[in-house]
Amino acid sequence: MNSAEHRPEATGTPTPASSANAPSPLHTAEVRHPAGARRPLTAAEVRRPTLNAVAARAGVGRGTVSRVINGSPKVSERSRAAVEQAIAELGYVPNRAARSLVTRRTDSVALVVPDAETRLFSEPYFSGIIQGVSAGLAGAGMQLLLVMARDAQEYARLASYLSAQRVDGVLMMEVHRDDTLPDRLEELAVPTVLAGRRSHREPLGHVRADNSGGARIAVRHLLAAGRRAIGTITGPLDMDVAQDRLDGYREALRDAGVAVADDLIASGDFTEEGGRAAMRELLERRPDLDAVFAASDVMASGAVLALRAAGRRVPHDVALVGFDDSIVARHIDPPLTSVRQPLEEMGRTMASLLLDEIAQRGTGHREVVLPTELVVRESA
Amino acid sequence: MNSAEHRPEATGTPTPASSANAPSPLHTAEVRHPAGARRPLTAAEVRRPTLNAVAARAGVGRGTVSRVINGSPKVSERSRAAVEQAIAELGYVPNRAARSLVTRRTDSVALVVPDAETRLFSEPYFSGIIQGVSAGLAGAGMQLLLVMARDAQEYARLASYLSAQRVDGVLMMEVHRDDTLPDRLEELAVPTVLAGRRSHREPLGHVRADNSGGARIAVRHLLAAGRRAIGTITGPLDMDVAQDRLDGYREALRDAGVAVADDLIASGDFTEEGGRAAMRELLERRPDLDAVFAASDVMASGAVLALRAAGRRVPHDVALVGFDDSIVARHIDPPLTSVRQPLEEMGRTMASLLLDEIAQRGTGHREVVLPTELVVRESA
DNA sequence: CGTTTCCGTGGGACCGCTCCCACGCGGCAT
DNA sequence: ATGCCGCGTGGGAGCGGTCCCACGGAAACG
Repeated sequence: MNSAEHRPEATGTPTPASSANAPSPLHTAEVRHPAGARRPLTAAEVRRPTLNAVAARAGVGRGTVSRVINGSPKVSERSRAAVEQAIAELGYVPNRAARSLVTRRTDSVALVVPDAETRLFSEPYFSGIIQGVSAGLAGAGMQLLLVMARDAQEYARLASYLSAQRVDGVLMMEVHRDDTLPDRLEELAVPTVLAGRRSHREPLGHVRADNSGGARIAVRHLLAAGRRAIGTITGPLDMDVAQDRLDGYREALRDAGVAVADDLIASGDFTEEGGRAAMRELLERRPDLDAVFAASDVMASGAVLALRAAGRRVPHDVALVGFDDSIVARHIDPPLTSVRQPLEEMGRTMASLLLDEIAQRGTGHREVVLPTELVVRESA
Repeated sequence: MNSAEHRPEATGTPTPASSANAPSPLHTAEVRHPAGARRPLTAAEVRRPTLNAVAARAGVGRGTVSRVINGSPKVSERSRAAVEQAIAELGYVPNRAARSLVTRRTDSVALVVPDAETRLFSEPYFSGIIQGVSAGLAGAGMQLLLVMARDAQEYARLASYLSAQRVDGVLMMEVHRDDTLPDRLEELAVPTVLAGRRSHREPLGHVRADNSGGARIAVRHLLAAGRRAIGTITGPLDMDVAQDRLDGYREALRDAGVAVADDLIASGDFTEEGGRAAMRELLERRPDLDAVFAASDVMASGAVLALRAAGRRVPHDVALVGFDDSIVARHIDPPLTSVRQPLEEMGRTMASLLLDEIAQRGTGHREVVLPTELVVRESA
């Protein structure tokens, strides 16, 4: 646990292991009052006030205080005022653990992030969803627990962990086709909502962007520009997002009466390097290639490198469309046309689906599909 | 709370408000056994086993079970084995709330993120630190609570919220000079560790990158390339990071015997637009400008736009160095030379400092400075 | 062989809340 | 006056752990 040792300074600044303001030896909790010097609080005072203390001060019973706190209507105006004043005077805040113990609710939900997916971290995807989730949860007074599974073993332990009345519900960020954690959570009757689905018949509630629709508008945009030899770089096909985007690509071509050739499809893995490799492959297989739809911006950025290496200009020789409208899309050269998905709204929607499921189990799981839109820039 | 309504589809896919697999009306928690059909569990069975149940099954007292769970050495091998078997058979997992209630520890810490700082989200900064924090916490069996304050009012409420024995400690992501939340947490005796410091005499424990050192190597690099009219685009100077980076810039110039001119310093706000505006200003003030150190990559990306608009080539006319080595640095045109800070390690260190402080208060707050390094690319 | 020491153990007393039952009391019908 | 209703209320009984004290039996001592 002593991993906080100080590292050698590569940049020259001396690194003082300084402990600024060493506190007095005993370091009893001491409150600095703005009004001036005061005696330190005694242990009893430092101890946060309990509901009992509030009741005593307000001259009512515990039950009444509890009712006031929980907004019960069966409290006289007089008592309510007295209790509220006492609460304010004492700075009382209810003890969550005590409440949880009896209510069997924790008022918190877990957001599970498979840590292996480092790709998540290089994009606004993760942050955008979290922001939405947090916003959606805040209104309901729910806390957000961030749970990262570093490896498969840890991931496997998660089910019992999450079901041990630690959280009222679970949100999952990225699910692969064969992921069984969601099933186990369902068995254990833990309300769960997924970002994306595992397959077309996802039994659990989930929220996703209209991936195939997004892919369709992307490809349609390329077709409208007169491109005909349109390739695609897919994500890992064991993920439904990737499959859906590929489907959308196919549909758009079919709708336009353009044949779908297998050698125009190369698979990547949502990484930059994967995108680069896939692009090289496409160029090799189809020298006549004049456009590419990449299933993610990061892969598109890799593709740009491969194109540049091959001496192809974007968009003149090969037009390019990405997916995600992430920050790289704006800064890549040339700026990337990309399909935007409403991340924050996805997060917010996940939160609200989960809250519904927690509130009244058995409503049935729902799926929500949010629209995507094409952000046109210079690459296509 | 019914904000999960379905939005009109912009992309054409019909959005079925489908509720897949509508459950049976009662929907009592039902466990699907792989071995075949089974009767639904009764309420009593669904209720998770308690420590008492484990004790009964193992034929020992509650105390003994508790000792086994907490790894006390004062348990005979026989009892320990019996208890462990009972735990496994029942799938027992301790109830956190019950434990918290008596131990007055929650085994969880909060990570406070001022939501206003959306800039955080467009960069790996946030993700990198979180990843480190999570890794550092996981070993100690601590949970990570993500707390976002959406506005000033919410932020103000945070102190009492965080001190209400909800968490054992607090990590704060971004602190401005005048932020008083850390002080209030200290008053309330809540262990706290900051990412970055508010000023040079930060009383609280904190972890930061060697910002001034990083700025120095950046500027030194520009000097070594023969540049002399070196400008800088600073961050908001009410943040210590920004001030430190500016200090480093000044020091490097002074060390090299180059005069520091005020008209070579323009302030940005860590945003792309701010970087663009600052760059325009610099170009106007100093037509002879031949290099710029931007205190963040995002601002550097804005600067590139302004330079391009002004017809200046990078790095030929004006060399550019950024800070953060974020994903945009790699993808910008030209690829940006930038100062890298060890985000994950910063997060891990924050976690371990906090754990120390929780374990033994009064050790004194510590500061840890982690080294930065220059990643040289084409922009300088 | 009695006495002390020590180790492993069982179980009572809480932790701070919610739930719920019983009770007092004023108002209304009888 | 007597009964009944219903509202607001107080407080007992847990929720599921940990802590700690007291206790029995084996080992070590005189």
